Amino acid sequence: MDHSSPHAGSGATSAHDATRRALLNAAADVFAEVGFRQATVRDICSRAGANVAAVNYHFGDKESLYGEVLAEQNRIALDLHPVPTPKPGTPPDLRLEEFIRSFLQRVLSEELSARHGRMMAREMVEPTRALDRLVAESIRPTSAALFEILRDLVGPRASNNSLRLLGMSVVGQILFYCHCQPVLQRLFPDTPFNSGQLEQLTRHITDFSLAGVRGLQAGKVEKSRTPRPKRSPRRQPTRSRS
Amino acid sequence: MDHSSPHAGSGATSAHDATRRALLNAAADVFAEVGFRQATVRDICSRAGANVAAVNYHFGDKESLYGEVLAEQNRIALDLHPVPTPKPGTPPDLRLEEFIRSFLQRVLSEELSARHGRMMAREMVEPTRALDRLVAESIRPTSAALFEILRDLVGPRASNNSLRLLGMSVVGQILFYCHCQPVLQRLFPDTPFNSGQLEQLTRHITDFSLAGVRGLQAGKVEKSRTPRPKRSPRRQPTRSRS
DNA sequence: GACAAATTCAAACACGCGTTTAAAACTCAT
DNA sequence: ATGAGTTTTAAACGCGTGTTTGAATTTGTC
Repeated sequence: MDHSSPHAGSGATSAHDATRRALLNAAADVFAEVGFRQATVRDICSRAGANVAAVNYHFGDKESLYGEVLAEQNRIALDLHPVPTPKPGTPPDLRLEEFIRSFLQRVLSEELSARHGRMMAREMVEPTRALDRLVAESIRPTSAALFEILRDLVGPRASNNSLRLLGMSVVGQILFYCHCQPVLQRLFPDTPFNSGQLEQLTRHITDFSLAGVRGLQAGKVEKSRTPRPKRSPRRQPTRSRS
Repeated sequence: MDHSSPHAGSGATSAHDATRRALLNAAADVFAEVGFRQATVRDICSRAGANVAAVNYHFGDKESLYGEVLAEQNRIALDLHPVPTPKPGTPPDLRLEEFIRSFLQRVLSEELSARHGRMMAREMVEPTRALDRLVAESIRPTSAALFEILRDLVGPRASNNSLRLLGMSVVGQILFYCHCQPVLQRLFPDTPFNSGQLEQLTRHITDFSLAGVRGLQAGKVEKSRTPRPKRSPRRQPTRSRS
């Protein structure tokens, strides 16, 4: 009586689930292009050359399909460009560079059709229920790796809070190219910011961030007592000088 | 026969368009909360205490209402926290700080319910036809103001390309807090990154960016001939070539 | 107060969506 | 070849959507 629910496990049961694969591929394209809510299972099935009912038969419903697509794209991206695990002794600035490069590759690289990056961007701006899993499985470990690098970079005396701020400054620079592509195309129509510029972007963000981190560190050390020694003596939005 | 289309001009024709205002307010909330496509005119009208047909009567259709809401929120945000126009002679580092502060205020300040910031974020990740107007009226001028500051900061010899990269590094740090709020809440549940931390964020991003800009500048001057002198002797992302 | 115009209202329309259904087609060990 | 189990199919269901409609109501002016 039980249909043994063909859409339960994720184990590749046998050979003839070509439809399943076609659906996952088509769905990845559609979800990356228009997002979860705007995507239609009719479009997905049509691109996969399958019947409208295929999604429900193979995955249960649209949301489960989305969850599997998100997880798979995440796995593929991390597989192709893993968060680096450098050999012990690698200086932190090199490790930061490799962290930034792999991050950019994951979200922008067009061998992945930037599917992972676009889906992540959407998931951040208007989350679905899949975000929690994404945070747990991908974002949190990545963030931990970055904090480790930053701690080595600024020393063990840095507060958690300032470490977080540094991390956001690095990640913000990276994600910008992933979140703001439509605006960038309109602002600078003749200057693409895509995977072709990946190496240039890596170098820029690395250099900028290293300089930023070291500059802040120097400022901290230089004047650790007074709250805000340099410029703008009193915090007053419209005001005088140093 | 012609209804003289009451939704043509935007001039406040008389007093009793209270419905119009209520719709604009409710719509701003709804669009900011769930985005254009996910918003329903039934929800908007219900919150405004109006009939379902009110949107079509007063604005023509949902998309036109969205356009007016976007433009109005943009106007309000710029009105409350304008892009600073400092008096001549203000040193560029101070001007950068004020630019960053006003930007953060526009996008995060909760006197605006962060409506402008959330709508902008959505518009960037999945644009509607309203984005072109937004770029022309708001984003491009803001971007121009930033480039002016940056050029004063790094000197006139900087290439347009490197200036752009610097600008993105600054803006990326700012927009991060606007784009990634849901992730931040999950990563650091006990540490809010909202308008309460605005001044701290302003200081951090300013200091980080100034250090980044100056660091890059120093690097450029120091070794202007060899393409990549410092660390990482050979650029090797795992794969070959350019 | 009367009248024309502007505005509101309940109801309905047309359509696209995710999902269900039951029959048909296919697969494959026996 | 057969028949049970699996997969595909066409059709339909139920619902929510933006929008339209035509009558009722309100408003402004004389």
